[in-house]
Amino acid sequence: MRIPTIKACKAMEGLSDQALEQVAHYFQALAEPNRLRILNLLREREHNVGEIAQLCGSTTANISRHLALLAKNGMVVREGRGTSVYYRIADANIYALCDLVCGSIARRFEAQASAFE
Amino acid sequence: MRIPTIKACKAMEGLSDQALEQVAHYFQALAEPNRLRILNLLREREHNVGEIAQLCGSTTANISRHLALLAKNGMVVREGRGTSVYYRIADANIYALCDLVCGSIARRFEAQASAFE
DNA sequence: TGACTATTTGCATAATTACGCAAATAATAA
DNA sequence: TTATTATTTGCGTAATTATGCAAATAGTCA
Repeated sequence: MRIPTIKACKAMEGLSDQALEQVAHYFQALAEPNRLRILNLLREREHNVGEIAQLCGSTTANISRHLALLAKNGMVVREGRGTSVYYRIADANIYALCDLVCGSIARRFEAQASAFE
Repeated sequence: MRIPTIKACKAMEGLSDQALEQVAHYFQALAEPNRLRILNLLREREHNVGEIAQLCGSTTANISRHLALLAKNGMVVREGRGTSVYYRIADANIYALCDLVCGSIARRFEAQASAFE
């Protein structure tokens, strides 16, 4: 069993402009609160568009667009069943990403807080 | 020695709207090719604004703004020395993030490529 | 077939953002 | 002090994007 994070180390060095844009687009897909909410909802199980819209407090049209963008980046998978369309996580690595960010932000908060102690 | 990614697991669940926006802003800071280039340049050692601008093939004004945004998100640290301002990486975790993304994208490329074999 | 529901898409709008250019600021040296 | 260099910032512009609304599409059932 290989550890992916070690294998991927320094993977970003020497990337072409095109590859760099790909990475930027990937991050862009995660740079929106509603999309992060969607990914959080899909953590436990799949949901259809209407469910997600209701849980996010947004319209189905909006959520549909956000889901399309997430799917375009390979983060979620689309599957129509009956008249509904269900989405589920395609790459669990996303949560590792998000949690790394949460960790960084938490450390910043702690550092700022300790500055006032 | 502890493995940070395990400790941070599921850290994003149940975040407030405000925290979710913080995370979104963090990703937003990484969602720009020039800023990714800057972070790549700072991988090895610190640089001043003029150096970075030249290496990125951009103007100092532009790079200065990008650096300010990166600093605002705690990704780089600013230090004036002489008439120059040097920036260096503040949080090496960024590279883990970027490399995770590169790994995900690489896997997608491989999957797409194998579909045509 | 038509009726019904769920999802997607076209269009307009408001907000954000990257960039170029020029002016302002900061730090040093003469 | 003035001059010089490096960086930052104000302003305008073009491009991108999130959203609302309405229309179009897809799937199921009678």
